[in-house]
Amino acid sequence: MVTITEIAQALGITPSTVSRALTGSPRVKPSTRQAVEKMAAEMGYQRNVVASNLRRGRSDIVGIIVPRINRGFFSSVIGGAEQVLNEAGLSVLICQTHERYEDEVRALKTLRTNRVCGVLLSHAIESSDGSHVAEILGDQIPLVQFDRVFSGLPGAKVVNDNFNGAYTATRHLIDQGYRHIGTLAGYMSSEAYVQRLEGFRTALFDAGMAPAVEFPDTIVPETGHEAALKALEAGCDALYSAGDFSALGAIQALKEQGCRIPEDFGIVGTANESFTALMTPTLSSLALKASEIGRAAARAFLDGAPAGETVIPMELIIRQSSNKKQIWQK
Amino acid sequence: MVTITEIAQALGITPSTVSRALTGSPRVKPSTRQAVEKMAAEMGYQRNVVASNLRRGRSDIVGIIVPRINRGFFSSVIGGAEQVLNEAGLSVLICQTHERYEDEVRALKTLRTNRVCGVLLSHAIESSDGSHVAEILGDQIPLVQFDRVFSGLPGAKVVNDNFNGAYTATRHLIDQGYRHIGTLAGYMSSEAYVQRLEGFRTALFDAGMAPAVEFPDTIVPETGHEAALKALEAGCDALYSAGDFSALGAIQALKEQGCRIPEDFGIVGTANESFTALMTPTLSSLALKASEIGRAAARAFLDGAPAGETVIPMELIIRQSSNKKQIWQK
DNA sequence: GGGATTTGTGCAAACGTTTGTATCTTTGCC
DNA sequence: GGCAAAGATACAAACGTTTGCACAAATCCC
Repeated sequence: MVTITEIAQALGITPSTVSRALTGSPRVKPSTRQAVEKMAAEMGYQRNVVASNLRRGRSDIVGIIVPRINRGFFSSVIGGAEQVLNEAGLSVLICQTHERYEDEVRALKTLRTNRVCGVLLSHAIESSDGSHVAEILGDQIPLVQFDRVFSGLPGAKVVNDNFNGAYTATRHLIDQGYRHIGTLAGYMSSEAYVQRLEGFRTALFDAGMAPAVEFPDTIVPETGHEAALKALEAGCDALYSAGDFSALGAIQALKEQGCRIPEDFGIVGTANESFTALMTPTLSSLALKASEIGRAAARAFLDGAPAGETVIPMELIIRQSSNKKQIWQK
Repeated sequence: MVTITEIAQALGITPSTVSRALTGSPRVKPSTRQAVEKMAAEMGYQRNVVASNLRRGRSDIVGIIVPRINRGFFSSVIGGAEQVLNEAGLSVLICQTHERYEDEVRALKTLRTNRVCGVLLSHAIESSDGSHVAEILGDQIPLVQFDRVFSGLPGAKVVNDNFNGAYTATRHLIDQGYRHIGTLAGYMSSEAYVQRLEGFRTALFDAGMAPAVEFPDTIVPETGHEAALKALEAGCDALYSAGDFSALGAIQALKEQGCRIPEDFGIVGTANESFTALMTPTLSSLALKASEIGRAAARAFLDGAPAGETVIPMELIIRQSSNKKQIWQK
């Protein structure tokens, strides 16, 4: 591999000047800069960022930690962040925690030992507080949290407007004429889900109604399936689900019970996973602006991760599963 | 950040000994090794891998380049590879190409400048040959290709058994009693799709039949939809689709035309995307063993990326869309 | 034209680790 | 006890950049 020293020798100058020329320092004569650039191109020079990082004490890599990359939401967040960071000349190192605390600790350590210049984090369900994050990252490495955030940690946070989103979704169910509305509430260890639950409750309260049933820790199809059966027994005619997967399980259960959707029973999910548009019936869902969150998180990092929350609105996508009044034909 | 030099000072020894103690060199007395380990733990030492990488001339990061991480297949491959690589003490740097040649070049350059110790690649559709890969990586950085491979490049390759998979899927359609079988063939610039087409043709040939229709470059729902209409006109009663998304579009078109599936028309997709099990009718699909491919690719890298192809069998998942004979009730 | 300023380069030290060689200490053996 | 061999540690030079400081050359100003 060709080094700046070799370029310097070829031109009869010193490595310092070559370095300055290539990093765009103003302290170098335009003519020598050109000569250096020409020679570098000719010799096929590629900066050794490892050496550069060592000397500068930091790298151009931003670490992103997510529970899983195969969730539509997270892969879209990553896509959005990647776009903004790449434009800023930074690369992205992605780690998965598989929702496990252990893996999260390992990911944080990996990023620290690789001296990433920042970390974008959405924590694992298993992690109930952020002490390990602060402990491992110290205050050397700027942290931006997104979606699932620990309020106790410093740094920027980018979150969905879970409260208002869930409020809107629940309000939509009320407007459609459903009267006994329950919820599949997701993990209560995550603030996002707690906020959705609050939004759900408040929407009902504001309409002079009360929650029919609430199923915490319901997030996968299996638990959704089970909860839906109980909801039916309890006389529910609609569910706001804080996740799409649990809503999927619920719909399967309801169909098995001969329920007509949306005539007999309405349901709205959350996240707008790709399958929601492909199901029968298609599933109304409270969409997360995933790319937008990723971009906002990346920008927050580029701005130095100032403390404070950026709240990204959510968008209710109305499809068949809650469209009792046939807002749109077909 | 604490360094080995500081540990050395604290113990009254030299950095060399500390380094050797921590890297497990045999040339160090057990008692000093213990002392070093204890002191390192006390002082909260974390090896600076940047410095280490510079000195050793390589890093412990493996780059993985995929078209998109939000495809179930690729994220599962990454998961499998990650698992094996993490066990070997390596980290993973993930890049997306969004199927674009430009982004692939950029990703390769990023990985090279970061001096990754290896690259696992599934190339973008836009890349029609691998010359840029060879040019950028040189022969310094071992390359393992998976799924979509350039046969002209050196190094290990891990591929699906596309030929036999497509053969089996097509044979299944024949066995179900369909007689005018066509195919949605995917991008002909990718060997994987070419092989599936070969398998499709051969299965028909072996059964004394001929392809009813062939639609190359059909891969998204829209083109699948369009192709299905033409297939109907041409008198087709079944399609083997080299992708699930085009099959999805085809099914929508067929339903719109009042076709009963699987009674009037059979269809098998490829990739076993998550939505295939959620559609109505559920879509039979030729599953890719994604995690297995990831693990095999990682192992191939760890073995030094020896030239040669590892072929991973595919598995036909029979669901409603091709189940004319009701192989399984319900 | 001479001193003061600006501009462009060179020098050399750092960043933290690894590693070949040299040096010192211990052990073993007759 | 003395010598050789092995065992343990120290020394110092890398790895390729960046950067403060020094220095030389060019420019400026009166």
